[in-house]
Amino acid sequence: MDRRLPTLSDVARRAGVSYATADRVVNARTGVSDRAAQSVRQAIDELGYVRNVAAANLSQQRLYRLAAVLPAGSNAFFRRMRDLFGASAERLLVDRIRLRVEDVEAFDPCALRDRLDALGQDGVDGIAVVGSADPEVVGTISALRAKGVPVLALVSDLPGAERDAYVGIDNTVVGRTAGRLMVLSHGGRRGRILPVVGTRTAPDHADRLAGFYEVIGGAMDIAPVIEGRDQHELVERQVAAALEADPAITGIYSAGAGNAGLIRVLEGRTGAGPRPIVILHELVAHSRRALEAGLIDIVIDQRPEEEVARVIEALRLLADRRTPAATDPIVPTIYVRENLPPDTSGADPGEVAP
Amino acid sequence: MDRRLPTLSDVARRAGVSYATADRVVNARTGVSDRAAQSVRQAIDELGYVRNVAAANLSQQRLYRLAAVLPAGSNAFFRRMRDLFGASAERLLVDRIRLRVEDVEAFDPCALRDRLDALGQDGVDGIAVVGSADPEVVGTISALRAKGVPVLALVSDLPGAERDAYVGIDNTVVGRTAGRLMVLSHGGRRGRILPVVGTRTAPDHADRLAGFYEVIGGAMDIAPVIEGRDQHELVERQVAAALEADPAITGIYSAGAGNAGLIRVLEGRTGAGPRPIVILHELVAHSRRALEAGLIDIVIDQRPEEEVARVIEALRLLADRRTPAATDPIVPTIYVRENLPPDTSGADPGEVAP
DNA sequence: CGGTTCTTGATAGACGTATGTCAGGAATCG
DNA sequence: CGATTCCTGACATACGTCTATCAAGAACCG
Repeated sequence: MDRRLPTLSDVARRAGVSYATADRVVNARTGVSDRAAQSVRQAIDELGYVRNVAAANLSQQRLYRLAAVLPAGSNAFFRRMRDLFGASAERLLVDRIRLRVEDVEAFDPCALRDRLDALGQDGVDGIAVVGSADPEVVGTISALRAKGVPVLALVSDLPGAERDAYVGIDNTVVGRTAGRLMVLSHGGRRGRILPVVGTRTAPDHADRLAGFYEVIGGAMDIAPVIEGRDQHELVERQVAAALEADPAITGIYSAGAGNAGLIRVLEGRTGAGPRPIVILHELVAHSRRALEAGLIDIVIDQRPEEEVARVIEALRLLADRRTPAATDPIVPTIYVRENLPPDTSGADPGEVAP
Repeated sequence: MDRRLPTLSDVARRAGVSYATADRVVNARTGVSDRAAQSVRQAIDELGYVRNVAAANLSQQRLYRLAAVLPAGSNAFFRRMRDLFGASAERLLVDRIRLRVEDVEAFDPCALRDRLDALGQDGVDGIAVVGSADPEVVGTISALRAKGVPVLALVSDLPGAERDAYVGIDNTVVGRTAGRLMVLSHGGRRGRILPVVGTRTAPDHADRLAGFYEVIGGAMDIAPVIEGRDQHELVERQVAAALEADPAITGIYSAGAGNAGLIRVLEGRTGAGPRPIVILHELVAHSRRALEAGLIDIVIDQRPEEEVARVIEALRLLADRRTPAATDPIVPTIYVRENLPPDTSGADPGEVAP
């Protein structure tokens, strides 16, 4: 088993041309006759030549300057994602990838716009940002892309074709999956479901709910939707009231955040007869604990580890003006208490009650 | 934002020593005073120096020669895995990784031993192999590792500490997960479950079954276990007979392969009253079709894509005498009909009926 | 035919690291 | 004090690719 791979010099020798000519062919430079180009290409095939990217990057002093912009705040899911990005950043330096992770006040389009502008000024080779439909943001992103900076939508997609790639889950699929699991968990019986979302106008929550309804269709009754604004106190109060008022509820589907509040309600009701089937999103400290404690049944997780890995992969490819390979959406993972991964979260307290 | 990262020369300059001395420190060579070593290390910290692996590999003409040995035969899961390895091999060449994928007759320890020996002779930097407890195989693997060739267990673990790493799922966890989903799907009602395995003596099937029992515990009755030897005809005949003889069966858990036979039985029974809840393993062509057709409910998949990626990552690290980073087991994915990934299998016919 | 354009080869320096050799100086030992 | 060992610096070469420059020859045009 030979110890070395063919180099471009080998190719040139085999093609009967000089290194310079072979180089002109592989780097698509002008000034090569068809005949010469042809024989170089043939030699490449015959030898199975593959460019040594390490050498190429070395000679060009390539340094990938990437940035990820995440919404700041207490949301446990984004905190987790931030940690994952941070942990990646170190390891990436080995591969000449410098990743900056930046926080921007959530729901503040102007702050986000300013931050993106600053990144554009600073010189970056690619940006990942959580999608938002605000015109300020969309406009800035268009401008960045026009300047040649690739922009990737993360977790939540950007409207239209205003991004080079999207890394995240398909929220309609996620909602459908939740619906199927809810139907399965009712063992063929009719039930009454309480849906909980952040706001019905948020596109991701709306998609999840739509997918959910699609599947539970005629098989379930649906209680009035609770809008908890992703705030645990609000969720807690409203869910408690709803369960009080409507004892026929057999299932809860929470499509948004603020689930620490939901879990507190469930904690308070242990012993009060059979509890409803509960399905919610994102494996974070509090949802994990609730699953382990048997307070809830299923957590659908969008696998931020995989998302982070894909983001970096895609940004690097985009920075090289290549097209990202894997463009199909992330397949979310379904957790029950038995298949929880080993706990690596450390001391993340989750969404803390005030 | 500066365009370049500090080099070892920068470190040497800052530490007030020569490049040679700095090099002696980072490459742990002898002949450096503590004082000098200390100041180099400090300069490294201050500058945030990270060795340029591309340049290092280039200077050493590093070529990773890896091999994966898979059981040949008609098993759809391993066919899928083989394809995934093959597809990776091409892309890996770019990173100076040459991956050979080899088939060896399944259940033939001598053939496997010979193949492993040959690979050892041929000179490889790392081998991934599907674990087996046969003494011939275990002995050869010990010998390889003694020679300094890292060996990684794939899908099925190796006994004792006879491998450098294991990439695969925890089968007990998988069985427990199946149990939980079976209980959930019965909506709190008692049921009667038909378990199907290849053989009860295969460690992975035994683990799955044990985990399954652990969770369904007292909540379910259990029909006599069917041993289908992973052959679809055998499975088909026995499952058909069992369902005929025992109309009270409300769930089927198939822990092994040969599920094309199981699916054919279910196809034949459409319309014959409510069908049992069916949970089985590995998303391949036939299980996918059955899920889409509503013949089965849940497929638990061990994510061979992720396994392949992890194998390569781990082998590379082992070849560099580094310790693999992610050693926690693969988290299997749970599929229902609603969250199936886009079909990329091409024309794989699955386990074809004779 | 003279001039222009196109094609090709030769060559050299750079990227950052690994690895070697050699020589000079300091410290240590007998 | 002389001999030995230890530490250090100075160079040199190689890895494969990119990029640039220069010159020579071929092919073409008017």
